[in-house]
Amino acid sequence: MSKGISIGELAERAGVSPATVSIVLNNRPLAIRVAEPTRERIRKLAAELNYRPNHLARSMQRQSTRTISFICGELANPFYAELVDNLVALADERGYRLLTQPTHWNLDREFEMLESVMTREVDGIVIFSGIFSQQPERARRICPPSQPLVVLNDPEAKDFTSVRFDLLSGMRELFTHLESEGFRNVALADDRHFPHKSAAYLKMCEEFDMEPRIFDFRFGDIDSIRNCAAQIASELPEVLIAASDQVGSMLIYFLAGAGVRMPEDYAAVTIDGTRLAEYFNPALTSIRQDTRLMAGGALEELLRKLENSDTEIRHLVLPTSVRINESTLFRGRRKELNRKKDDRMPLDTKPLSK
Amino acid sequence: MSKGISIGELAERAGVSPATVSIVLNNRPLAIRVAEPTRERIRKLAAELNYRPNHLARSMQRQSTRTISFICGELANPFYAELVDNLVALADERGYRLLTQPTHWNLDREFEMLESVMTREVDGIVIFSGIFSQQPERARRICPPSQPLVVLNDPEAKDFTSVRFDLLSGMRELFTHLESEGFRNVALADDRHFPHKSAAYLKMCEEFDMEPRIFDFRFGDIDSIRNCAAQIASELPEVLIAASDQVGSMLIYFLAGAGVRMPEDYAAVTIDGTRLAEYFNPALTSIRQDTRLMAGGALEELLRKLENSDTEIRHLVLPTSVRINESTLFRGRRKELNRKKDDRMPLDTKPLSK
DNA sequence: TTGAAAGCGCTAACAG
DNA sequence: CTGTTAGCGCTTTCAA
Repeated sequence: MSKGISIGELAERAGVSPATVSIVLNNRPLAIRVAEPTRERIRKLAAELNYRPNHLARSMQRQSTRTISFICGELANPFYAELVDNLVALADERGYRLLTQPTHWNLDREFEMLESVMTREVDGIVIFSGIFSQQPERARRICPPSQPLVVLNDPEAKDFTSVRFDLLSGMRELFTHLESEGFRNVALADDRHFPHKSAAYLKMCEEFDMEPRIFDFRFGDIDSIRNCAAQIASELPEVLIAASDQVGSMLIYFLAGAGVRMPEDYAAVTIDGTRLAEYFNPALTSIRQDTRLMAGGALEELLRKLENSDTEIRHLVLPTSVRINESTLFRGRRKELNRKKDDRMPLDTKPLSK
Repeated sequence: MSKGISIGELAERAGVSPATVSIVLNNRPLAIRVAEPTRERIRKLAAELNYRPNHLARSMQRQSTRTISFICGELANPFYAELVDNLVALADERGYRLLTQPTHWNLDREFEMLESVMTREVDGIVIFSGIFSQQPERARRICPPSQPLVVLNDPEAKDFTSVRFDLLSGMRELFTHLESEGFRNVALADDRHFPHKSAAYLKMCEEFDMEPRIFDFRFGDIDSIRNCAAQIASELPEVLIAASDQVGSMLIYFLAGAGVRMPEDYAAVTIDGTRLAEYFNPALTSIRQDTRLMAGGALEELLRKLENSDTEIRHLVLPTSVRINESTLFRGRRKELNRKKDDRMPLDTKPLSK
């Protein structure tokens, strides 16, 4: 009992063969040809004995686990956490489970996780990583482009279907807003882990004829973020754009430690726009990268490969937009902002079906 | 190639039997008895053909998937996200993978996920849920106590090994701090989803001879949180303790909308003490529930069952403690707080091995 | 209306 | 030193 009962034992007790049990419990077309009393007896016995089909055996037979792997950096970053919640919800609707694999950006671990599709452990992979542009040959060797794989935010991975955000649109919208608020001195704090943030920023500086200033920090290194904050404090731009909600909140924290306060002394903007930004104090203006959109796009593409064995390689580009909040409004205008209820980010992602 | 190569095909090309290949590639003791040139030939061919053992077949044979399931509400709540990061890292050290299953607190879904251990999909389960105290009979039917299962934060689940936090210690420490700062009017905002938070609060109110006041909201219902904030604004306690970092940040947001500001108008404390609280503006005093401690305890207990088939039921109780931050310090003292670098929460959880 | 047999890919025990 | 065989639990095809 502790180890569960097999279909063979169940069949024996029901006085039929394993095949019959399988057909009945799975409601296969042939089930109609099994006598009603037999069906009833099997079902009743299965419930009584708490029979559960062995998922491994079943997956092996059908050559599919109906599981998708999601490989990303870490969940403590709310952007990834939100993305996972959405992927799980959407995958569930399509009958798939999600195996989430945080790697802490350890390259070896990212490659190791990539293997899971080759070992048939999962049917497909969604991966948020730069390994395809950083080490293309190793990636291709471990996992040929024919594999069902969708790469997020790495447009250099030309061999694989990818989904990414177009930061230019959001950045342009942001600059328009900032300019209308009278800001001209706009800086960016970026680790250049993904190059398109800096690129979009520089482009907009040019377009709006502003002087660019990028403060660098090393990704995942808290001391470098602290140093970055010190540098920012000494130059103090009017507006600081942070590469992510998470880094933004840290910079604001360290700047406060240096006696520089937000929004009194400078305005802050973050990229991502998760709840962290929305419910910050004061709420942060952000370039929103909609995780539901990204989850939907990634899953759609992956399932197209999986279920229609469609091998076409596509590159989806998702729009970004600005959410204006208190952090970039001048004091007088802050009180005016009376956001309507429906504009608020919902507390939950859409409830799961069932 | 696209579908991968099997051990049989590999064996055929190497001119040996599947068994020999298996023994060599897994470095089984018998491998020493296989001639060196044969071993070399097999290894070389395996690399060339990019052979990967089928994980399903292997798991089926060894009757173990070396995968653990973690069932929780949602990852967008940073407490759970942090917990997952820690569980993944620790499980990895022990050679296990983690299958994370957010349920959005949907009861049916929680039960459904519980089945995964019965289907042998995973070797064991760590679950953060109240179903064992809420619907004990259904839970027991679906998953008998003999199953390898660890329940988090549900001490009513007497039949199962559990791991929970002792909020009393942290709450007492908090009240001591608050009293020393001169606060006497301390309220709690709680959804009573887990009853021990209110219980600890009430106990301390009694011990410190303060008047208790609990503001209720409905879990996962943003409008009720908004209403709760309105109620808080009208009564405005000196100190507000929020049931979680996440709800705390939301209440602070809504209170700001009502013109009540933190820390000027009231002091805020949250329970959890994740990065969200640490890097809030201003940093929030919190009762820290250390997720690494919880992850370690849960995994330890689960692996004890799994690897030593030790069936003893234990109830682990973890201490909580207070992190004092700017949010509960009076203005004059705020500047004094010059936290030492090593006290800061690390940016990353411990890096993964490998 | 049901059962028998083969096979999914791998490993362990036993034979040669 | 290496091969054969059986079996993990399930599904499917074919035969009765």
